[in-house]
Amino acid sequence: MDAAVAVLDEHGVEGLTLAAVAARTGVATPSLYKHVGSLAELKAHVAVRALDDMTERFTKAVLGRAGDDAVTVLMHEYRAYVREHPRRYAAMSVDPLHDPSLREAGVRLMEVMLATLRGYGLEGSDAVHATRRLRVLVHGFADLEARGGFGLPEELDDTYDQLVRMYLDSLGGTT
Amino acid sequence: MDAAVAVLDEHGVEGLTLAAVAARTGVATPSLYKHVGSLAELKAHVAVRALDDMTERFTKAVLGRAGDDAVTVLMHEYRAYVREHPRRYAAMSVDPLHDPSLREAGVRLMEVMLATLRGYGLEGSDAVHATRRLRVLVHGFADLEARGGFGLPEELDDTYDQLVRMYLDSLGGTT
DNA sequence: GCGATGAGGCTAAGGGCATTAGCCTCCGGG
DNA sequence: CCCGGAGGCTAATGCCCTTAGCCTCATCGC
Repeated sequence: MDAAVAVLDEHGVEGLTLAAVAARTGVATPSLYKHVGSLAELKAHVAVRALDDMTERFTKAVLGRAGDDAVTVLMHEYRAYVREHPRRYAAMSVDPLHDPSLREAGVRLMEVMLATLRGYGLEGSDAVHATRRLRVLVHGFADLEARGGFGLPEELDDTYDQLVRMYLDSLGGTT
Repeated sequence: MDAAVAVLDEHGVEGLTLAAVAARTGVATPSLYKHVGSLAELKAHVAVRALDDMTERFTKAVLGRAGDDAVTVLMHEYRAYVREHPRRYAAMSVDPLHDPSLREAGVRLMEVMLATLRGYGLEGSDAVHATRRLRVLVHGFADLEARGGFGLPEELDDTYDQLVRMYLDSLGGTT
């Protein structure tokens, strides 16, 4: 599993192949089937691990903070994670959430976001919408940045700051 | 090329294979190499075509409109396109913009967005930032929706409306 | 009218990869 | 002492991309 993540980080999602993992671990390819059911399952496991990594990291970052401060930190941590592991993030996004375990990991991550928004007094569907808006922002930016979708890298920090401010404004307005 | 798009729409990006295109067009697989250099090149062509489709469609939709009206229509058209051709959109996003032609098509699409923002009096880097924010929003939402990243489909329209309003607020405020 | 030429097809073949089947070994508990 | 399973291995199959080499037929220059 560790080897799989390493291969992914080095060669991207298309390079994440059972043959490559086998080579790195020094076993024959078919031997991997004693540990994992298929290539698809391996990818799902890797995605779950990455998702949980993010969840843990964001949880720590947000602990002891609240309101705009917490949201700002969360958004910056999200971007930081994706910059550190761009291929991992890209691989994560590839598969629709077929896998139930993957879906669960996604829910865990979302709950951190939802909790971060506690304190804004959002109830029911308002909270859902706010969380979705947040996901859209951080994922949209991270995805574009990770695959080099922005032309000039300069000033990207400014763009991100504007996104953070835009989101905060959408939350409370006067808060 | 038409066949390639059809295969993509039906079977997704993983099903877009030279063998499948060959079968659909009724020729042997190697014959395709008389028309396209490689599978990667085929995918790039398809992506360019889709990108240009979007550009054309959005251009038409925005013609004769300005300000918040134009932006709102553009955002809704973007979402509509992705809903109509989710696999196509997913395939488009996969490849980093290695291909120069793909990059050009992307620039064309971005220019429509940029032009739509004309009238807000944005100069230089302000315009760049505003365009980027717009891309982040529409791509983030579309990508999540296309791959089923949202839990419950209900109320998604409301979420999108909020995103549109949030973006408009970030543009002018009082406009 | 006619011959060259090139576009577009084909078969054969090779290499990479995932996956399955069947076998072997070695270790740990009855 | 035995035996059962975890974890490896080789062999083999099938799909796919890709290359090489050959064929045909329309079209264009002469």
